[in-house]
Amino acid sequence: MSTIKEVAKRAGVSVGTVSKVINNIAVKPKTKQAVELAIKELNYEPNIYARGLKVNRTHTVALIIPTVWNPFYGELAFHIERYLREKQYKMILCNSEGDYVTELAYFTMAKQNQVDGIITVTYSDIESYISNSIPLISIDRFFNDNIPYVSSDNFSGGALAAKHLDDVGCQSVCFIGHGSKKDNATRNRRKGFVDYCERHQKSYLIFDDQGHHETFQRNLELFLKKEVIETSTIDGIFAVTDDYAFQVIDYVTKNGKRIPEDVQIIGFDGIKSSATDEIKITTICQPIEEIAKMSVNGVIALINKREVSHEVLLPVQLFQGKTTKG
Amino acid sequence: MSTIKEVAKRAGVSVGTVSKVINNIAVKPKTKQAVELAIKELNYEPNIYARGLKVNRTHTVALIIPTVWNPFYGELAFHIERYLREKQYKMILCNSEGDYVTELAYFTMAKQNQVDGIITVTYSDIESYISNSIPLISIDRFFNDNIPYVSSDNFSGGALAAKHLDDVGCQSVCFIGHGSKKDNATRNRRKGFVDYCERHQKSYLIFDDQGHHETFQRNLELFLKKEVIETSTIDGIFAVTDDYAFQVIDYVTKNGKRIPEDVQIIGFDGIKSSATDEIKITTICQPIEEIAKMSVNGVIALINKREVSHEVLLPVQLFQGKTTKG
DNA sequence: TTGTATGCGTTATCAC
DNA sequence: GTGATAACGCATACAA
Repeated sequence: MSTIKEVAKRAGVSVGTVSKVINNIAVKPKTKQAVELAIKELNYEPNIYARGLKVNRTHTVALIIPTVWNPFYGELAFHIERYLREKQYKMILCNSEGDYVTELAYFTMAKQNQVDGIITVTYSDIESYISNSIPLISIDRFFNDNIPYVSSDNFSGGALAAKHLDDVGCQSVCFIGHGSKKDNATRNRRKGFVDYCERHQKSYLIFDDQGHHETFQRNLELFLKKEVIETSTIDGIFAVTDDYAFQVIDYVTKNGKRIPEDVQIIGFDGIKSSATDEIKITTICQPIEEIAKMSVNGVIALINKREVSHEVLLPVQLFQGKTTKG
Repeated sequence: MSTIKEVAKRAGVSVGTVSKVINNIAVKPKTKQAVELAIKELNYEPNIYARGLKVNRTHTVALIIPTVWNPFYGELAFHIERYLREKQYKMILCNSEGDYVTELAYFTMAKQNQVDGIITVTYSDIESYISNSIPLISIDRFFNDNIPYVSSDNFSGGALAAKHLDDVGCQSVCFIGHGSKKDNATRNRRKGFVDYCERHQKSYLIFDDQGHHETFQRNLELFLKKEVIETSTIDGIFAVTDDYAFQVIDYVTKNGKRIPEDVQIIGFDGIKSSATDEIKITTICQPIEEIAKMSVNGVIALINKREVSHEVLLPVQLFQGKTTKG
């Protein structure tokens, strides 16, 4: 590994001049040529640490998500990395797996100047650990007025889902969620759904179980059995995410119900398992790429001490699939 | 941000002593206490650049994959990140999107000491750009004897797929692949498949179109139409990845064929779109987590100048789903 | 326009 | 066991 000194010696100039060439500061064309030649000959690469020690920038952003092994976060991570790369930033990926100790480790990293900023989707209460000196963008979750966040318009999305079920003729609808005490995305979807139903005097049910995986699963099936399979009380279902929609579809079709003839289902997210995949159900699509873009723009703005709007709410869109009578 | 100097002053010791405490080098218990107190009081975090400048280690590994937005690579990335984190390494993620310029940028990064090592799944010819001074592990692809690689036993997997189709009673089978000139994973699956068929005198067909997305798609459908829909020449299909298996399933069911009654299908990979998802078809499962583990172990061994076996071949397993008569 | 010198925060090598 | 100090490679202010 050659250093700037060696380059300087070979080019017959001083280290200062070499540094100037590297950083694109005006230099006589001839010297510039000589330096560039020497750089090439020596296969020189600036040492990132030495530079970082001076300028305190890594051009690296950390993305903290529950897990990248999931169509939604996978797509999000994909787009965020792409936008960051476009802006010459690298992305460190952290799968927090919902563990807030892991998340904290990354905030510490940020303090060590290992990363210039953080983009995070978190459901834990990290508020007290966030020094506001760290450029941080939150996705889908409101913390406080100091932390900018970008999110889909979940409230409108929930309302839109309710409206769609209404439009396609459902008489009695229900919301299916996995419970959350935080004021986060899914909460707002529920709120929007309820809001529409009350405004339009639709009768609705809420299933929002907070149990862990197995408990939730069991309770959900009991609920569906009672309200859909045995009594047909419900003919329209809004699942708070596509994942849950798939679960519901699985269960009710296995139990003899036809979709959309007997019961219509709409999800939320618009997930595709890869870029070439297709959306499989009627759903409310989140503008994932746009979320990625705004998050990246936001964190870079913060890094550069520019003003950032505290809240970015992105519009969602109905995708008409075959799980409702469109 | 406080520095080691400030800590030293507050603790009434020298910077050298503080450094010792930080790096767990023997120090009198009393001084250690004093230093630790000062560290806490000042909320001190070592600056990673300064340290890096000295020791030339980032504890960061780059993972280069085509795209994380895909169940297979998503799962792989998830596990790799987890194992790296376990070993106190951070992971920089790069979605190369098959673009080799992007890949090269990351090799340059490695040269700049930005990352200690690289784990890569690549289908481009990066050989000439790889200085063997960079700790590098290749997944699924053999380059040369200097670059260690870890991979599923794709050859055996291909043979196993053929054997399974044979076992469940298929008379005439076919391989469906997306062509590849490189000696990579899918190639070996094909070889294993062919090998079994020839050894056992099974009649087989090969569809291994190299066209781009749309061309491939069109040709595949023409092939299926001719061999499966119209003539029923083929009653057993081995798709080189689960993705293609899904495409095949989609097309043939839409055209009136029943699976597995009319035609049996086996895929390769064993993908699940998330940790809680289930495998949907009969397939040859790759030990993705094991691949991740071995890659991480490998790259860390290389970083520490330890010996690494040049080839790690991991066993695959048949998963019996509903797309073959198991 | 170019060269010189200083310092970034840490680790490591010496003395003590 | 501890303290002083050189060195890591670079950017930059300032001098020339």
